[in-house]
Amino acid sequence: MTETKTEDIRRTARGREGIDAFDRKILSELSCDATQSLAAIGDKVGLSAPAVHERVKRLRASGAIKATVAVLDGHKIGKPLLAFVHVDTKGWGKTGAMLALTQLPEVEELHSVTGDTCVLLKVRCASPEALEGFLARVYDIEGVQGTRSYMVLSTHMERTVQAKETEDLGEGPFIR
Amino acid sequence: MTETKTEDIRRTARGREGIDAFDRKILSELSCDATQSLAAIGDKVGLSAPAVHERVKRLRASGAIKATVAVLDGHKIGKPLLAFVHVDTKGWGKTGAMLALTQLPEVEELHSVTGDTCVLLKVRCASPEALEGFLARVYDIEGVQGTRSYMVLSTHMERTVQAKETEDLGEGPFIR
DNA sequence: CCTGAAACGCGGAGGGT
DNA sequence: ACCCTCCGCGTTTCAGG
Repeated sequence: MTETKTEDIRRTARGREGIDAFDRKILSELSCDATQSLAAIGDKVGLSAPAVHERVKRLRASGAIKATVAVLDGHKIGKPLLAFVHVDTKGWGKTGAMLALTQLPEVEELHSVTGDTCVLLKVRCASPEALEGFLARVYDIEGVQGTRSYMVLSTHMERTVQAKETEDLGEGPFIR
Repeated sequence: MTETKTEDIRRTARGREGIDAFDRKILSELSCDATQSLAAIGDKVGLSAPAVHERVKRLRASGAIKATVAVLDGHKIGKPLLAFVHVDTKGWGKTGAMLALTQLPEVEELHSVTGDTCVLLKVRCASPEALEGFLARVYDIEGVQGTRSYMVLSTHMERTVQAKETEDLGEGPFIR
């Protein structure tokens, strides 16, 4: 039985503004299903409902929980087409001009990245025509040299940030 | 004033298993903040709390709302490093062997895509060492020919599917 | 951090337009 | 068919220990 006892977790230190094992389990639960009651979470992690509530409140205040949102189905709401778009720009600092794309509801992510491209976009829209229209807008931006689009054929997994982490992948940045 | 009257929205037809303007506004609110009460949403969209509840229930049952989850902050929970990894495989149908990666909490997305690569991964982890360890696991998979990693320098926007859509991008698949 | 009590919001039943 | 008003019950939330 790999059951985790309350005492075991309680002993794990929680540094300044840190996250202990209780918090991590709570975050793990909430990131999967935020509709369950605090009492249900309390049962799973070994705490009372008010104790869980206190921690959730602190996790919200500290920003560890950025928001709690409804996850929608792209197909069901008329956006069956998902694509990742790499944008190359000429010169430096052209990313600022691209922030306007943020206003479009089709854009879900916008990152500056290393590698053979400058900006990486995640775009979800209604049709190939809509994607074409979107790319036209991208090319209207000053300094845009070209784009490469990766249309997704099938999504095998899609979720948000997970609280758990794999230990043997490599040590964290604070250990050496 | 561009206020939307109840009567205007009520007239918009809702086809079989369809989504009308009320639903879209409700989804829009819930995808931004699912903690607000049904009454608050009702005020914003011009409906009573039970009416909103009825619609939310149907939207959940139909799958338009897949889940409601807490969105965590990667930095605050010890995963400051985000990367997109393109994986090239030799032959066809090697994607199945990659589904095992789904088990790792560092993997947030796994898509099959068109373009000059086969599989696109979104990976969030603790450190460059952890990313290296992850890539080692990818290369252990049968049929993997190579990878290209795009480490994100800064995330300018990151959100989930939005209910709204831009009309003049291009017509949807049902209009022609 | 846990136990008890109050306020709030959810979720259902019934009736109206 | 859809929405609104009313009400019971579970949950959140705050007090005290």
